[in-house]
Amino acid sequence: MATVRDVAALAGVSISTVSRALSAPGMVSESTRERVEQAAKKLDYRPNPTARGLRVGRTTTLGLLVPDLENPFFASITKAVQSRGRTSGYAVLIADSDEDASQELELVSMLAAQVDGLVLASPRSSDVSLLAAVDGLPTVLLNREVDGLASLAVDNAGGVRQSLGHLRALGHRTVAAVSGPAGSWSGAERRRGLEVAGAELGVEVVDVGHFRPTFAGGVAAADLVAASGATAVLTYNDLQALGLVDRLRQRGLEVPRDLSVVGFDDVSVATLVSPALTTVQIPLAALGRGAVDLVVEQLDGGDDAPAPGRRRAAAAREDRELLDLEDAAPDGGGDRDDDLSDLAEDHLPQRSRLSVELVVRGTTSVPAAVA
Amino acid sequence: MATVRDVAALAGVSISTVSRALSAPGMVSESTRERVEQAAKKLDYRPNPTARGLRVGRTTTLGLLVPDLENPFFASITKAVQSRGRTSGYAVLIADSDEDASQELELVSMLAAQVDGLVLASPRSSDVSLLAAVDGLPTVLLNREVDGLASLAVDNAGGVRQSLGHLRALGHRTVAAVSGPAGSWSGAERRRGLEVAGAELGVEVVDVGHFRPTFAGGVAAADLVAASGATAVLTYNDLQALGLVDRLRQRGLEVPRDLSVVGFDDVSVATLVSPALTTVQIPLAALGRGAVDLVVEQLDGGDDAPAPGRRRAAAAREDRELLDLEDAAPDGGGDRDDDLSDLAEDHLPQRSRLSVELVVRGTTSVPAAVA
DNA sequence: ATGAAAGCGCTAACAG
DNA sequence: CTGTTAGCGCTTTCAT
Repeated sequence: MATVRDVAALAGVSISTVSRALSAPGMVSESTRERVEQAAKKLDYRPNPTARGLRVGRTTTLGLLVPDLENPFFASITKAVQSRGRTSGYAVLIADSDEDASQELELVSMLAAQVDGLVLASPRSSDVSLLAAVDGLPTVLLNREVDGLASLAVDNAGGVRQSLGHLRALGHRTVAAVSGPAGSWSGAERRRGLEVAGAELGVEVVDVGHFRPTFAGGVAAADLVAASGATAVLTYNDLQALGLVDRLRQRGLEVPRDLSVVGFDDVSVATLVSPALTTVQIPLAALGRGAVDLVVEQLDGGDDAPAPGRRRAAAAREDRELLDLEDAAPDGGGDRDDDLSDLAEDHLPQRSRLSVELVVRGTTSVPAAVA
Repeated sequence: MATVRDVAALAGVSISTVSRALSAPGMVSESTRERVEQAAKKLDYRPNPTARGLRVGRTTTLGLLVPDLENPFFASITKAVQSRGRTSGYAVLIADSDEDASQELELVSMLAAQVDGLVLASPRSSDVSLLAAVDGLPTVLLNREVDGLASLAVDNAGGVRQSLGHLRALGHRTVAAVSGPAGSWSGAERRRGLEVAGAELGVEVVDVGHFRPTFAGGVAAADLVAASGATAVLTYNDLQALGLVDRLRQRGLEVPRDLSVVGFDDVSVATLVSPALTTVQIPLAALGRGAVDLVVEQLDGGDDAPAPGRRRAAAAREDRELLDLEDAAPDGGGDRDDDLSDLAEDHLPQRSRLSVELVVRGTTSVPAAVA
């Protein structure tokens, strides 16, 4: 690869002029800008991002952590994050934790070292572990809220409320609920939402327990649901709903004739099966885009301070020095200009919610007893 | 973040000793190694990958390009690549081209600047564009072969042969084939394989044209298939098969009663529908893993030369100098040691094939005319 | 076994 | 407007 030097030599200017001509075209004369550009093109020069990153303290890379890429929910989010990241000038590194909380933390730590910002989709780790792992890096949580971190979640309570309302309107009085993974934040939100909505609407909801957020999880839950006496069921996500329907069918129970089922997420497969799944639609692309925007906002918002990376480094070092009261002699670092007062964040990390919408398709109907 | 300097100061050694203690534990005394390690742990020191990357000429990052992350085929591959990459010590950057060839090339160029190696899944661009875009970077093609590039593909001909054999055994004499995107390499392979297998087995295959490799593509193809007079159909992939079945059903045609259909890929949704899809199973995880292994092999194979990145840079510069015959004065670069003779690759890039296996499920049966 | 110093490619002061 | 210089954090000669 050609370097600034090669271009400088060919254009007959200094390396700094090359750098300027390419990244701050307004700071050089028209004529030199053109000469530099031509030289650059001729040599097919591409600034080395690693070198730039080292110098500037920015990698222009975002990290994305997901629990399972094969889950279409996260595949869609990944796609959206990558797409939005690119238009915002960021490459994206992915990490798949395989639904494993301990791997998750390790992955976050690895990512943290080489990215400017983090998007953590449905992380399973504890609040404190998470906070520690991201280590002050601009971060956005998806489907999870943690004090001190920005987040973007969906209106889980609203989603289950709509589902329950729909079922109630059809005539269902007792509905089963299959929960997701035990540690799931949105699962907890949904359970809470279900309780109040159930009370309000006068429908009895019976929780059949925790199951993996997969097709297999739904299969596993099916028999419990069938035995619950409910005439309808709410699943943690669409994949579970699919598994549930499948197992029910094997047992000779027809959906929605014998049991109504409503999923959550509206991943694309929800419409690929028949009957198509009644489910709560989450704006997947908006979720992914929003996450990137929130990270970028933090990145740019911190721009009155130096570059974020260096900012953090300087602040951290200062903290240590303050604490230890050793190493009092200035060690030649010229970056002492940062002001401790701006350590106090005056705007809290943002928490946003996206609204969701029940979409009624083929898996819900009037209960047999009523019809 | 703490730096080598901080650690060195705390451990009372020089920065080079810190570097050694951490990356070449055998080169320092036991006692200092321990002191350094403790200091590092206390400061939570993590070597800055960017700085290391700049110095060493390796980013320990791989780039992965896919046409569509929402296609479960590529989601699975992505998952496998990420997983294997991690165990091999590489982070992975993803890029989704949205099935767009021009975006694809741009993405490859962007990736190329910041990774050590590339995995390109089912790229759509022309051979020469691809060759130019990867620019000598260790690369592995998935489901595509290009002279001069390593690749890992599946036995497409074998797959369609098995499918056709199965159908023939059931009694089908004329089967429709729906093709994938016009530029698809594996599509072309399958068509060729279909021709010879059709001739051999004595079944007439009628190509109904090119369709997108999606559910919608299958829907679009359905009517043509129905009108083709065929009693069975081979689709380009499972998503198409699903769309096809769905549209057929809407028209009152039942699968497999009225028409047998066999897909390709065996993505997980193939089993989530009913009837479950008869399809050609591709070992997705092995594909992803294999791709990473092939890249890593190239990376390590080139290790008798300096680091690959620097190697390329040096060689390229040398080439230019040789060509231009200018800039004759040594410019202070000490890295003139590389030998032009080793530019001649003596082992060709590897081409591998993974075998596939037809898995018969619910969408194929004896044709109505026979039964 | 350890330290001093050079330098990867780039950008950002700081002079002119 | 342009050139010179310093240095991001790290690894790696080259001395000792």
